[in-house]
Amino acid sequence: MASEAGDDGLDDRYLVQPVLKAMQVLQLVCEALEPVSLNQIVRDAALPKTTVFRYLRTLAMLGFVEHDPEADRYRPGIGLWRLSHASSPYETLRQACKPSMKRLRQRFNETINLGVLSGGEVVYLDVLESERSLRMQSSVGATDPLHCTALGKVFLAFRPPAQRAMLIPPVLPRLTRNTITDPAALIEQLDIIRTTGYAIEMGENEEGSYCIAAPILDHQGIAIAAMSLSAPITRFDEGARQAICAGLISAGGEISRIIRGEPPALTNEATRAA
Amino acid sequence: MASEAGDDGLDDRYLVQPVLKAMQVLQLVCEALEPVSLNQIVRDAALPKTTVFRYLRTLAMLGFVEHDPEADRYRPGIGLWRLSHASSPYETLRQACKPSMKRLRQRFNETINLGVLSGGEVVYLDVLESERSLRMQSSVGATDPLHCTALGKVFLAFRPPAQRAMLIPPVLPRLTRNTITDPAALIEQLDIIRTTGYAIEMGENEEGSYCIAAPILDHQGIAIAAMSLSAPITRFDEGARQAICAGLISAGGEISRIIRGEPPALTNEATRAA
DNA sequence: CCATTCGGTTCCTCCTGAAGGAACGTGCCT
DNA sequence: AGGCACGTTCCTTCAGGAGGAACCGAATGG
Repeated sequence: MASEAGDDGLDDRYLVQPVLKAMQVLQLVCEALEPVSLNQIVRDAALPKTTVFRYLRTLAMLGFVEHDPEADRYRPGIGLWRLSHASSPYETLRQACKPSMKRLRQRFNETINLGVLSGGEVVYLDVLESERSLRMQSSVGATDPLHCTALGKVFLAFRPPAQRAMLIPPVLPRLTRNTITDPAALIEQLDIIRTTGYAIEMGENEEGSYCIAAPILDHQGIAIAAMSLSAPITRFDEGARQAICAGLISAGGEISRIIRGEPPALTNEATRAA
Repeated sequence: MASEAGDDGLDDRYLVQPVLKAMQVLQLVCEALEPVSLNQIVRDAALPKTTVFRYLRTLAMLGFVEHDPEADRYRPGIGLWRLSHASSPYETLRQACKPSMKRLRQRFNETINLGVLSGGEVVYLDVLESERSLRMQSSVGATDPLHCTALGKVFLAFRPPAQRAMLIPPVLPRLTRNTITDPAALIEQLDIIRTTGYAIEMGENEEGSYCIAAPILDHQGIAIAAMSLSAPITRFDEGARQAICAGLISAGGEISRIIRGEPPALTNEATRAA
């Protein structure tokens, strides 16, 4: 297990350049809002034209990009989509959580998020937005730091101390006035979270918003995902908090059980309340 | 616009081997049902161990695979998932069609499919299975030929003749007794399909099943996607056919309008019937 | 307790084949 | 007509990808 610093091994020693560059090109094609031309990619990627040309051809043959012969534009192909759907645990998870998330949104009419931990960050797998005009919005695929989000705290809390330590950098960047920047204070909070079963964040990531999250646990009690509710801090209210926590925790528990292929659980919770 | 044969240019001249091989490795990781070890991939990919090792490291750095240090296993990472969700037209389309598809399934209690045309094949973007025990099932990401599926016929029918010609191979492989193997006969049928607005297939792809499909059209009247209903041929019934066709066509039209950002249309069709 | 094996990692050399400059053809705009 | 912009092709060079072989650590078994 190589590794050089405390983080996990990045080892630029064994990286294959062509693959790296080709993926950079693929990313540019995928992130563009509309089909792009060869030259646009050349500009953005800062790679020689010939090189980009070859990559695009290769990616096209693989079905990762599609080439529109009319306008000589490239756009994302189904190849990627198919790969990411082939046995992808993420799609499965998202599917599994959808019903609970819908129920939660309906019940509280606030934005419900589903996130996983990856690369030391929270990655949003799904977001169901509230229907109110003032609402929290983030987008699928976006990321946020661990230390200042409710989801992130859940991931840290429900994780073996060894791994947890690697995920908490010695200096926690301050995003708002409320951001916890002291690792010791954070770790202290994690113990509480593990006890109570939910995490809360009040304007620590973004001024004026709060977020409550509960874990989805695997059989070892490690959080493989988490669901959260986020809303403007002005709508925060102690009464609602109780209900929200209970709702998130029970939904999370429900899904945990499904994930582990366990008993479908008694049908007393996670009901289609209104 | 290179191209050599009548098909579209595959030009193995400009292909970058490392990218090809790395994607092969990625595919193996993604298609595996559970995390795989380095050696398993080496076996399956028939590539030298060192080479696979380097690719895995590179892919891991990009987040396309994830490396579990405990068991030294590789599994698909979120990188792929994120890319395929970044502005992917496919996810958007799938999202947009979901409600209509649900309504159709509920109304007819048969399997409803959503497909796009890609690489000269039908690719299934979504499948909602009927709840009956005897039902058609295919899976998201799978493919089928054009000439023997209702979806495929729709794609051919609603497409400029020039492109259509390129998509119909001179010899149509026979899959069942009913498969149309004469290109002329197929083309003849396409004219009817374009007139009536739906395509039907009776045991031409698989013995004992039928399928009815209607297009989702862009502003040029080209089918960018299509929805279909498939069921055992034993449940086919002329009365139902009428209703199914009408339902598919109106749902398709509805989505076409949404896609084009057009008026939300009068709310007389695609109602939540039961 | 040592021997053996197996999987992952590292090293090193060879030579492929990726890179990228430059030239070419084409269509569009001026 | 002339000139740009863009995609494609050609050709040369040498970086760096390939892969054999050796190394290491853990698990297995005698």
